[in-house]
Amino acid sequence: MATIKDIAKAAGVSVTTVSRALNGYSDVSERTRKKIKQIADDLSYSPNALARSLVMNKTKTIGLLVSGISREGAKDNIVFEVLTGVNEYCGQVEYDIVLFNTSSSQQKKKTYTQLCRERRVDGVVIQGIKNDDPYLIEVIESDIPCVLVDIPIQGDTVGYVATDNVAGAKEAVQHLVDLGHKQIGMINGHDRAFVSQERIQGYIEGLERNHLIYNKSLVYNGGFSEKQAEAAAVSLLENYPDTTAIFCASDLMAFGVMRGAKRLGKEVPKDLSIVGYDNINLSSYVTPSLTTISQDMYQIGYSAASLLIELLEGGDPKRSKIVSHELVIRESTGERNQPF
Amino acid sequence: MATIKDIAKAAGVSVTTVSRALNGYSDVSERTRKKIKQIADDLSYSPNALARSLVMNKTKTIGLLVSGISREGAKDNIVFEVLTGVNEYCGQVEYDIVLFNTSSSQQKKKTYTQLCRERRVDGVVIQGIKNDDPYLIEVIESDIPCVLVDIPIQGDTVGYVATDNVAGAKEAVQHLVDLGHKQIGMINGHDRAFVSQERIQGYIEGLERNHLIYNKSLVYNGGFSEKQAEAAAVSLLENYPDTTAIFCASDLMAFGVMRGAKRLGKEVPKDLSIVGYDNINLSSYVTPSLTTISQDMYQIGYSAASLLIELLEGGDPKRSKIVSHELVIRESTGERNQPF
DNA sequence: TTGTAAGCGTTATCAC
DNA sequence: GTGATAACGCTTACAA
Repeated sequence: MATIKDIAKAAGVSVTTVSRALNGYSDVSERTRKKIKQIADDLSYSPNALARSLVMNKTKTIGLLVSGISREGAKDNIVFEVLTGVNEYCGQVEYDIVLFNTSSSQQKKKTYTQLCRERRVDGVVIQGIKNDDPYLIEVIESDIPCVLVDIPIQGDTVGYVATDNVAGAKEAVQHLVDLGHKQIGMINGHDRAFVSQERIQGYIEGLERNHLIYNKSLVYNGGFSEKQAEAAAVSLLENYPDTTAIFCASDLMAFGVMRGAKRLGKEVPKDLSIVGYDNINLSSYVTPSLTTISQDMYQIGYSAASLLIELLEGGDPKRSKIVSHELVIRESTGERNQPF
Repeated sequence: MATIKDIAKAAGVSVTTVSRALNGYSDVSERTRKKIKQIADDLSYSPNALARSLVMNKTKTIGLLVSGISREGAKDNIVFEVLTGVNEYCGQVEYDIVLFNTSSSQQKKKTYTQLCRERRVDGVVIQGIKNDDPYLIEVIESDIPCVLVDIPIQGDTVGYVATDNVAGAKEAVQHLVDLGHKQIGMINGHDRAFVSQERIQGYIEGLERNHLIYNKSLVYNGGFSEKQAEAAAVSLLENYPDTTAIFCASDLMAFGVMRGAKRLGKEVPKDLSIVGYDNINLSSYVTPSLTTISQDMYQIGYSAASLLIELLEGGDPKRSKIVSHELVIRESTGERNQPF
């Protein structure tokens, strides 16, 4: 594989000149530049990014740390959409992405900082990390620039991009209230997710705004799992049969709730209205199709990447970005069945 | 950031010794090793993978070249599942993955070989590339080890992993024949996909095995797009109303066919049986749920990575792997409605 | 068991 | 405009 040394030899100039010619510096005569470029082409030269990064102390590479790159994570397309957005932006600014393997138990031995330092990534986008993940502390304390998805933490080298989950949840509840529902349950994710904290807050605010009392017992945790949510919904509906609507902190859990309702012989939306969160692909395909709060995860990924690159290249001093959300009304919600 | 030099200084030894101690060479006394490790820890040293790769001429990194990392590609989870499988295997053997950006028009200027060389990846997994993609020729000619997904090409440095698409298509057809169908149409992908070539071959063989005549006009191309497939299905069913079953080269297209059937007032499976291919996530959720040929894309990704690493580390001389498939019978297929 | 020194392919500094 | 030369952080003969 040809190096600048080879080119230098062939062109009868020094490596310095070759380097400058190839990198478009102005202080090299047009004639030598042409010659050098020609030779580089002839030798089908490719610069060695490794060597360059080593001396420049910059890799033009960002790490993508995702906890959902696992077999189960494939069900919703959230992780993938974020990745797609990140990928798209990075392509535009010619950054590369390296996938960090946190899933594998092998790698777990290495700390976040070690991971980043070894690979010498310039920065990191982090997604799907839990509140109590040890990585999180490291992230904040480390001096490696990073952008968090869905975790509102800022710092000198850390920014975030998220949606307004409080507002989203509020809108979901408002939609149900507008349909006449008075007893609205909730299946939340788990306490170790920021979004869960926000969504329940939005749920509460949504109720209170409408002078409905917030009853803690109507809220169950489904751990963002379809199965768990199904079980939770069954409990909820058995213990509080007057519940006519359930707000779920994820679409996947909403499917679980649908299944649970079916098991109890309840029809959606006639006997039970369901609102999800995320608007994953499946949601428009299931029957009945799911009313949900839509988040543009592609946009979130795209924004995360752009925020990170800004952070890296020291442009705009922004540290966070809120991506818009939207209530998508489909078939899983309907007017409350008025008992006569 | 601490380097081995710093450690050497602190420990009062040479860099050589540090290097050897940290890399577990035997020719260093237990006492110095302990001391060195201790100091490395104290300085929270991380090896610089860049420097190491540069001298070792090996990065322990593989490239992932996927053409479907785009917004539309998010609908089926195929790309993501492959990625997940690759990621899993790489995690186990401590390889990193860099995502190659082929989608972006910017990057398109660079050839495949340039991409790989610059980043100095040890090898590449390639997925979703079309027959006529200029990259494909490069791949075969280049000396960079690579593994192709779903494209049966082998060479000294190129292997592949795929499923037996001919057999899969045959089984799909057989299933329909067994249900009594005699006029079976097909919506294929497009000519630039190897899998399409194989699946139609399987379709033909499936028919012939059952002494049904193959009628070319019953086969339409849907370009792997839901919309196009819908249009194709409408044409097919209008022109050949006796068609009672359609075999589709992808699940996504099968959904298009379902929609087309609906538009024509045909009920699935009563009036029309549909078989898809891939078994994507959606398929079990739609109504009616889709009968399909299941491919384990995770396994394919996993195998691709393992094949590549084998190629790289020069173990087993295998160059290809066939992953098994399976007919999954759901609700979209049923017995042919016998006209009385 | 340990150290010296060369080298991986670049870019950067400074002199000419 | 161009060229020596050092430096980036590491591995690895070879020597001691």
